[in-house]
Formats: sequence, C-alpha cells, structure tokens
Amino acid sequence: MDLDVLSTPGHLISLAARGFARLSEARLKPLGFGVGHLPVLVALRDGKASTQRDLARFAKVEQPPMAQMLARMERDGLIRRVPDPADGRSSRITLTPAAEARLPDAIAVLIRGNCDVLRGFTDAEAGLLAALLTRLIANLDRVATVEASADGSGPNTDD
Amino acid sequence: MDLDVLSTPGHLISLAARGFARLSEARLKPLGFGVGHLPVLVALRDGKASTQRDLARFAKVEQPPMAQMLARMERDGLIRRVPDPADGRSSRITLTPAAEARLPDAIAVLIRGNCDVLRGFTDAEAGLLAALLTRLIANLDRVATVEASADGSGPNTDD
DNA sequence: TCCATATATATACGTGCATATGTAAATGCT
DNA sequence: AGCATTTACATATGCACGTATATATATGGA
Repeated sequence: MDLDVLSTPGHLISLAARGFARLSEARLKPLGFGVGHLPVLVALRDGKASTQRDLARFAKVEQPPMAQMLARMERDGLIRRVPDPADGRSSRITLTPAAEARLPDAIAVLIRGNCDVLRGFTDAEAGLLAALLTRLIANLDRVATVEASADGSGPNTDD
Repeated sequence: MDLDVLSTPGHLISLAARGFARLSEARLKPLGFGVGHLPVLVALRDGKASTQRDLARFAKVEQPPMAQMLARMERDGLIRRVPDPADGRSSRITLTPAAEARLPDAIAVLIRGNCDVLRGFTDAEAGLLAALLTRLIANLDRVATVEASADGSGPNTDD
C-alpha cells in the first residue's frame, strides 16, 4: 500500500496535468498567451461570459485568481475592461483585436499538443480516456459539493 | 473546433488535477500535510532518495520548487536536514518521527480520495484509466525530451 | 426612506510550480 | 597544484491557484 499511492489515478493525473501545462506553456509563450488564458479567451470570443464572475465560473476557478489573471491579461493587451453602465460594481470584459487574431493559433497549438500526447492511442482509446475523465470530474464535483455542505460553514447539514 | 479545446484530454486532465488537489489538500490539512509533500514523504520513508536533488527527480519537479517545499517542511517539523559529512554542498534529509507517524493516515486519505473519485468505475475501468494516463505521461516525457533538445540551448540539433 | 443583506470586485497572504541566475564545494584536466 | 567545469543548493521573480477579508454598489424589507 506504500508505493501504490504514487500509482493512483490521482497522482497520475497530477503528473499528466503538470507535464501538459509545461508543454503548452512553452508553446503558447511565443504567441503571448498562457495556458490559463484559454478558457477566458474562448468564453469571451463565444460570448459565454463577459464579467469577471462569469469568467471565473466558466473557467472553474475562484474569483481572486480570475481577477489577478484578468489584470495581467489587461496589462498584456489581451483584454479590455469597461465599467458597466448599468451596474457600478461590474465591468464588461472584451477581447482586444490582437488577442482575437492570435486565438486561432493558440487553439491550434493546444490541439497539436493533445495529438502529440495521444500518440499511439486509437480514436476509441482517446474517446475512452475523455469519457473516464469526465466521469471522474463529475465524481469530484459531487464530492466537493458534499464536503462543502458538511464543513461547518453551512447552517443545515441534514438536507 | 472551438468549444472542442475545452473538451480535450489536456483540459479535462487539468480540471481533474485541480479538483483532486483541492479535495486532497482540504483532507490533508488536518494532518499537517500538503498534497505535494507526499512524494517527498514516501521517498524518504522508503529510502528512495535522501538529497534535495534526488527528491526533486523523484517528485518530478525542478530544484528550486523542491528547495522551497523542503524549507517549509523543515519549518513545519516534517523533515530534518543534516549536512552531508562527505559532501560540503549537500545535506541528508530525514523524516521526523512525527511526520513518519502521521504518514500512514495521509496515505489512507489519498487512497480514500481515489476511491471517492472512482465511484461507479469498475476495477477494469479504473485500471484502464491508469494505463491510459501512464501511456499519456510517457508521450509527454518523450515530447518534452524532444522539445528540450530542439529549443536552441543544445549545441547539436541534428543528432 | 433607511438599514441590513447580497453581490461584484479588490487586496493580502500562503502554496506550488516555473525560469533565470548566483554561490560554494567537488571534480577533472593539464 | 591550479584553474575551468560541473554539481548542489540558494535566491529572485513571476504566474496560477487557494482562503480570508475588505470595499463599494445594489437590492429588499420594515
């Protein structure tokens, strides 16, 4: 039961994620993007979100990290923020033309990375991996919800 | 080809890794451990490594992050460092009794997390996921090696 | 209308990871 | 032996992520 811990899906996923992030980061850097930018860029381009809050939800990160990322992306000329005329607390976020122009290349880079990493996989195997991961993520979300409602911060644990 | 990027194994793996890390972090915190500590703890307990360099290699992280983690682990009473009498540059790193005593609980926590996350998976599916991830990681290592030798820092790109 | 609450964002701080670079000890070659 | 190189580690800096908390604007109920 000892070495086993480092052979579990949990640890393998962590290794895979760090490796893939490192690879993608290196390839995206020449384009002026980072790996974490992509959900934001895609959401903005597709109109799936335009506020910090919605972007955080879309990317499944907390609000402060999203705020920091948006600050860096604004600093680097990838996005613009204009105060929302209807809500003094909020800003509408838009892609800059430069970011939009380079986005297809960034997506292509990530697609290529996926192909590289799935070398030797049949289409069925690649699909199976995605399906298994999707189920695992669903379990993760479920467990996170349960833990959150049982961590003492919620008023009713007997829902 | 647009929404697709966020449905690729690369992105799914990233999501799964963050979710699993968050879950494990929350569960390990009461034991005084962090997720990243486990490879170090296991390697030290099993005698797989005892220097900073070997620990970094074992955990597959770079040397500076490992140095920082060891500094925090030493600060938190998980490890001790004694100067290597045979090599003035190096230190031998050992687990403290307290850390060793709590390690089995930490491993149990991670095993449980894996079980939670694999809920609904057959043994065959869990094994398949691990096998696919292992192959993916091998591809990742291969690509990383190729990119490293082609990034301009090497003297000969025509090996 | 006014105040309590909810919401959107900002800030502070800690961790994990990366790269780039500095320092000191060991090693090797002449 | 002496000096260049390699090695082990330390430090500086930056990004991504998390929690905890502050601030400002909306909003809703008495």
